[in-house]
Amino acid sequence: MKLDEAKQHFIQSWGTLGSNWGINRTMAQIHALLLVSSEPISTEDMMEQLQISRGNANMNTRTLIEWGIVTKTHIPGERREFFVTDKDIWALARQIVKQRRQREIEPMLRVIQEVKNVEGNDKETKEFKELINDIDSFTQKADDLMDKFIRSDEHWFYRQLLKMV
Amino acid sequence: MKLDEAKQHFIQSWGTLGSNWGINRTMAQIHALLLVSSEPISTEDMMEQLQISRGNANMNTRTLIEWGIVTKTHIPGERREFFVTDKDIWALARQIVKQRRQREIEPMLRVIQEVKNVEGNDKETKEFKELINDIDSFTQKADDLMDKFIRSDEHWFYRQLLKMV
DNA sequence: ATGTACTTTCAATTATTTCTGAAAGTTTTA
DNA sequence: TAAAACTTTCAGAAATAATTGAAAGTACAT
Repeated sequence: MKLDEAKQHFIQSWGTLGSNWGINRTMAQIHALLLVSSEPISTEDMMEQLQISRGNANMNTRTLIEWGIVTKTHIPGERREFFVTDKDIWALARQIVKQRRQREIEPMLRVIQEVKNVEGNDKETKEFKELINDIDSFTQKADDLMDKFIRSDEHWFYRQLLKMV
Repeated sequence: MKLDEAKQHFIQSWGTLGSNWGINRTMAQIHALLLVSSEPISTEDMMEQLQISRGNANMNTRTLIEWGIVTKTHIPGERREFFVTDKDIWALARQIVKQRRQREIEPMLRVIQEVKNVEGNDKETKEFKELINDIDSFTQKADDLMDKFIRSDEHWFYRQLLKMV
C-alpha cells in the first residue's frame, strides 16, 4: 500500500468513526487530514484534499478549534492561516473526554437534580427515586473517572490498567 | 414536581443524551420509558406515551432488543407482547460498552492493520507509521479497559476508582 | 484611500436520517 | 378454516443535519 492510499483510507475511517460518535464526518476528516500531514494545512488544502467547500472547511475547522484539538498557526512569508493538530493521541483523547464531560455530564447531573425533587411517597415514586439515585451515583463515578483521565498522562493510564485484575 | 412530570422530563433528557452519542432519540426515549415504568410496556403504550407511530415503535424496540438491553415479556392472559429493560444501570452500561466495543473497536483495529502495511522508508512514511502505532496502542488499551469493564461489577469498578490517585 | 488576499457568514440547497402508515405477515382463537 | 388480534416491513414523506457558494467582512500592502 502506498502512503497516499494509506492516508486516504485512514481519513475515511476516522470520518466514519467520528460519525458513530455524534461528530460530523467532515469535522473528523479534517482532523484526520491534520493528523496525517507533516506540514500545517491551509483551508485551500482541506478544500482540495477533501473535496469540500470553503464554508464547510471554515466552519468545521472553527469547531475543532473550539474543541481545543486544532490550532491556528502561521508560516513566515505566508499571509493565510494554517492549521495543525497535536499528534499526541493521549492529549487528543484527554481533550475529547474533557469536552464531552463538560457538554454531557454536567447537563445530565442537572436533570438528575431536577427530577430528584419529585413529590410523593408511594411505591412508584420510591422506585423512580431509586432509579434516579442509581443513575446519579453512576454518573458521578463516570465523572470522577473522566476527571482523573483528563488530569493523567499515558503512563498513569497504563499503570492503572496493569493494577486492575 | 409531580411524578409524571419528572418521568416526562427524564425521558426527554435521556433522548437528548442518546442523540449526542449517535443513538437515535426515539430509541433512547423508548428505553427511558421502560426504565421509569414499573410495569412492562406494550407497543401501544409506547405509541401513546411517546406519540410515535407503530412502525417507529416496533423498529426501535427491535434495535434495543438486538443491543441486548430490552427483552420481550408476556403477561398472563394478554395476547400481545410487552417489553422490559433491566433497571440495573451498571448492567446497562456494560451492555452498551459491549456493543460499542464490538461495533467500533474491532473495525478500527482492522483499519489500523491495513494501513500498517504502507510501503516506504522516507521521513513522511515513518511519521505516518508512528502515528498509526500510537493509535494502535491507544486503541488496544481502550479495548482492554472496556473488556475489563464488561466483565466487572459495580463494586469492582468502585474499588478501581478508589485505587486510583 | 484603494486594491488585494484572505476569512467569515448564512440563506438556500442537498444529503441523510428518521418516521409514518398502510399493507403484508404471523399467531391465536373460535 | 376463517376471522380476529397482533407484529413486522418498507416505500414514501417529513424532519434534521450538513454543505455550498456567493456576498460581506477584515486586514494587510501600496
